Amino acid sequence: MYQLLRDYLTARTTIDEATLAFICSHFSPLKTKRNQFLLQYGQTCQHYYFVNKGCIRMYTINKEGLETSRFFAFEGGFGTALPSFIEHTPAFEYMQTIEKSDLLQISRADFYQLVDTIPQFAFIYRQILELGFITAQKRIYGFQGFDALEKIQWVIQHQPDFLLRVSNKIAASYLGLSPSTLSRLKAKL
Amino acid sequence: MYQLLRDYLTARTTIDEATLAFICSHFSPLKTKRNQFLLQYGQTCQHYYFVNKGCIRMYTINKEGLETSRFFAFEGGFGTALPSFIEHTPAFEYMQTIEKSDLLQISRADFYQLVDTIPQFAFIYRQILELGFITAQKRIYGFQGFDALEKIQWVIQHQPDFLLRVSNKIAASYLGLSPSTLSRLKAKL
DNA sequence: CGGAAACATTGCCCCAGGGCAACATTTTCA
DNA sequence: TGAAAATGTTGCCCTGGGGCAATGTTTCCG
Repeated sequence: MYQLLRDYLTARTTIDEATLAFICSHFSPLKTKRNQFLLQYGQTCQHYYFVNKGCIRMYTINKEGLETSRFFAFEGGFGTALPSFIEHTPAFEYMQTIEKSDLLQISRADFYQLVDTIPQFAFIYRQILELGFITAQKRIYGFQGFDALEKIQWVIQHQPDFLLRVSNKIAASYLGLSPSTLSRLKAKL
Repeated sequence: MYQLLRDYLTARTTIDEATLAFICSHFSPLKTKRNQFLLQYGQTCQHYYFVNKGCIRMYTINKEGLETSRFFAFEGGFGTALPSFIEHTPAFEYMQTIEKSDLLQISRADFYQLVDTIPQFAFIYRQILELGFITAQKRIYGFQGFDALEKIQWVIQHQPDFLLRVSNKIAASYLGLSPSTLSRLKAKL
């Protein structure tokens, strides 16, 4: 149950068994169905999630009804509606498991409690933020000023499994393309 | 000289005078000219900067020669080529002061030394990362699936001074538009 | 201060990629 | 398992916004 989370922590920091167990004790398991919502637009995000199995997607819908996906958390990764979680304000996005998933969840209060009391956990959180920031920057540089084909090649390069793992429609909403354009271009690769 | 930096720190955390002075003592002043480079593509970023006056721009140039700007640090703000600074790897971007500027710089070693020894400074850094992350997310949601006019309205809404402060060309490279398109649309607002 | 260079504006044309729709395929769940 | 719903594919057409270039304007620095 907690093996993947333990692996995640021990791979990134030096930590004794007692602390590890203490951290894990704050995470509780949660099973979800395909397309189940973890957060609706306008709700304030109360949990951080770790994915044991499945996949969480964060996305929004603009006023013309167009979906934009910003992030996916897969097996062995953390994910939440971070802006809402951090600022404790209503989210401008949805969070859902796009596959039947096994998650571990920790409440916001417990999470920041761990950040404030366990240096290793603070370090992990810092790393998550640093990495999240870097990923976002790469995406901005990687997507702006690129045409459709370059964007597709960019994901294939940087996240090789992505196009195989998620539906065409969802991949298109991540790349900022219409499903038809993505479909057409994939056929030519 | 350090007043703006002191204001920044005291506005965000509770901190005694001695610690404040100790932090400031690690920052040294740096005057730069318009369009002076703080970092070239491929160099590893060794400093974090605080802007007393002027403006720092982070941007990259793709293989077709197209510029994309990702971030601007104005008066009273921190800025650096964060991905390179964090990972200590060659940057995929340039950093330059686009105006004659007065900066305060701190070396990477000193910066992380402060993060590791002064809890208030660690908190400030966490806040910078959180905010940077949130800003990046908003930009992804704000720019993807928006047409040119909506993007312009988005910056006017979220960063009202931006279009007035930077050149048309640089604003266009931030918005992902051609200078001509931006010029045309501004005329119609 | 003045010439040069960079930048901004605007007209004209063109094309990458979106919209829509018809059809094929896959997935879902009763 | 099978009918219905969702998703994927592909053709046709159309448009937002980029490229280029001519002209006007601002900024720079010797």
